[in-house]
Amino acid sequence: MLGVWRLQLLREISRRGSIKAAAEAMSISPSAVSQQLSILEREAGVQLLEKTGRRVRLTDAAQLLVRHADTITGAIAAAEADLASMQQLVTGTLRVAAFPTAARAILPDVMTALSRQHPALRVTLRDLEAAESLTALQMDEIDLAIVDEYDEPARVSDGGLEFCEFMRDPLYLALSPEESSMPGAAVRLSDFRDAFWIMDTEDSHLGQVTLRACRSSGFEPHVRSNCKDFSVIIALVEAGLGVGMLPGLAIHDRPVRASIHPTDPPLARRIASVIRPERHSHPMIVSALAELERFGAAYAPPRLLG
Amino acid sequence: MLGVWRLQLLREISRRGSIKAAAEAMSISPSAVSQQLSILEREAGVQLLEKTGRRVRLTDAAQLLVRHADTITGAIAAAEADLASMQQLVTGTLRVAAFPTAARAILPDVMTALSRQHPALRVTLRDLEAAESLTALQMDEIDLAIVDEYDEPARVSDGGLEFCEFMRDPLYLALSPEESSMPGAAVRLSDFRDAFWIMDTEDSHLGQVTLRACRSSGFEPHVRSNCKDFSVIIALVEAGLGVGMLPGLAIHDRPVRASIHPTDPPLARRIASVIRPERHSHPMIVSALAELERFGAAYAPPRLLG
DNA sequence: TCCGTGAGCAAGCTGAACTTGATATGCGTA
DNA sequence: TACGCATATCAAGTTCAGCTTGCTCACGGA
Repeated sequence: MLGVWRLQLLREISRRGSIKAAAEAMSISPSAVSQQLSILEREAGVQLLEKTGRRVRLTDAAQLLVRHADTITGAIAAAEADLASMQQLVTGTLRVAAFPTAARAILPDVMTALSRQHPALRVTLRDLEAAESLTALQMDEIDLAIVDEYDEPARVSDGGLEFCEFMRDPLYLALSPEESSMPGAAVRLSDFRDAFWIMDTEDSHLGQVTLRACRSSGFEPHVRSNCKDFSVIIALVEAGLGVGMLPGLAIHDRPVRASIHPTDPPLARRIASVIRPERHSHPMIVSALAELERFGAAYAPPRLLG
Repeated sequence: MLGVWRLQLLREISRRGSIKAAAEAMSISPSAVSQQLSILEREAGVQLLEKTGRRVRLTDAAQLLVRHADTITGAIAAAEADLASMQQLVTGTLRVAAFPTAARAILPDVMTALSRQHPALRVTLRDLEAAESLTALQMDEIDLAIVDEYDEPARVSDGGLEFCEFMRDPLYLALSPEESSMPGAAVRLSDFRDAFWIMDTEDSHLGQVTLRACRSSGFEPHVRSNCKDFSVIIALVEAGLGVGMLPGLAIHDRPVRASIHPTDPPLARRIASVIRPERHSHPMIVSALAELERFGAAYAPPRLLG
């Protein structure tokens, strides 16, 4: 019978693209992987790897096997999740990745709540941009990804992953304190057609959305600077150098001197949790998602300082 | 991670009901099974077996695991089948069980054809009644079952098995040569309301069907004897001791002195192949089923000797 | 041409999983 | 009640799958 361990090694080679990388991922020596794969070739009766340069490529048969290996591994994971959910045991290590703002504004709360409720649970956090965390999830390097989405309606499932939007984060226009007449009042973007704009980087989602919103309000913004870090944007706005869009989480629980205004029409980004579907009922995942939901429900738009 | 081998041992205990039986099925010592299961309990973190008398019973958690083990094993088998079908290799051992008449009348042809086409294929045959061969199939003791069905329309799937009717076998009324006026002509059962009947055993399907057919023709047959073996029935009929129903296969390619008549309305049993669905595309299975279909298509009603 | 990098082979080591033989316990029976 | 049989389990020893280490080979970039 086909060895499951060998199949998983093949799977890892397919994911990472080389024997060496697969070996590192499984924390064994490259030689061991190579040996296991030649055994797997004997078991399967087909050639699975072919050399291409100094690396290896998967044959068609191997890719077929990888798909099967995925379902087999998924089935085993499902069994484990079922088992854990049956005994209601929240144990183990939950590996979370979140985009930087969430990592700062959401996760501290959630992580402390989780470890208070479940002392046996270890939570680790990495900050990754949405796209990165999705690939990390598929690589099985993390268990839970927190991603932000600006554009289309929430995907229920993408690349075999399970999305769940647990909060919306409004986007605000930040003005310098002097510039603001009615602190906290909603403003039209078109009123700022002549202002200088402090933008997120152009390749970022927020930058794109801002640009698009301005254009659909009928003007092309005068961009004074593109900065990746929200705190830089805040500083520039506070210094009176221009106006800028900021997501609520960026100013959540952090007093700013800038004047914060909702837009009319309102803009928001969606914030979602992403998991592997076979872990859906794992108690570790269940309680983490519940805690995120709780955070999302309790999340009030930031205090609007004048 | 849960060990797949251990899960399969648990599965086998669930099927066979005791550690000893599971050990025999996997051809290892009972002690090894016991040890593996205590390891599996550690891995799962739950008690899986509880002693009941001198045997063991599966806990709820264990039964949950067995279901998962089934899907995992199925996935592995599917991978192997896919692999084999990809390389079009008809190799290995095909374990067939068939009911006795089929084992005599169908399988010799089919087996010789198969081993002529695929010299690397080994075919083993057991004769089992339909019900027995289905449980054997579920126990994974055989790969292919040939069953006969008298009553309801062909089941597409039952107990997770895949049925495929590949031929119908007409039922004939056998008369003593003297008794017959028009050899080979269809007869009405009601014309034999006063005859003595040589029946299959009452608990057999054929016996049931015969009895029912007589009753729906409006009479209760005078049963002279109940015999399990068709050749005994033939002998009794030829001796002029009564009339009897016989399936076509029982007299196929074997000249009988008895006079054989189709019935009006015609009666028939259905003959089906049964496999495990995950093996559906295994080339061994594919070619065996094809060969059965071929036999079914070529199967002519037996020569009707006057 | 040289050097770094990745795959694969050979030899030896470790531990998982098996066997054998002994022990405990439930069940039927003399 | 005592005995024998059947089943599970424990303890100790054995085997071999799968790992590591150290080497070789082949490719590709400086």
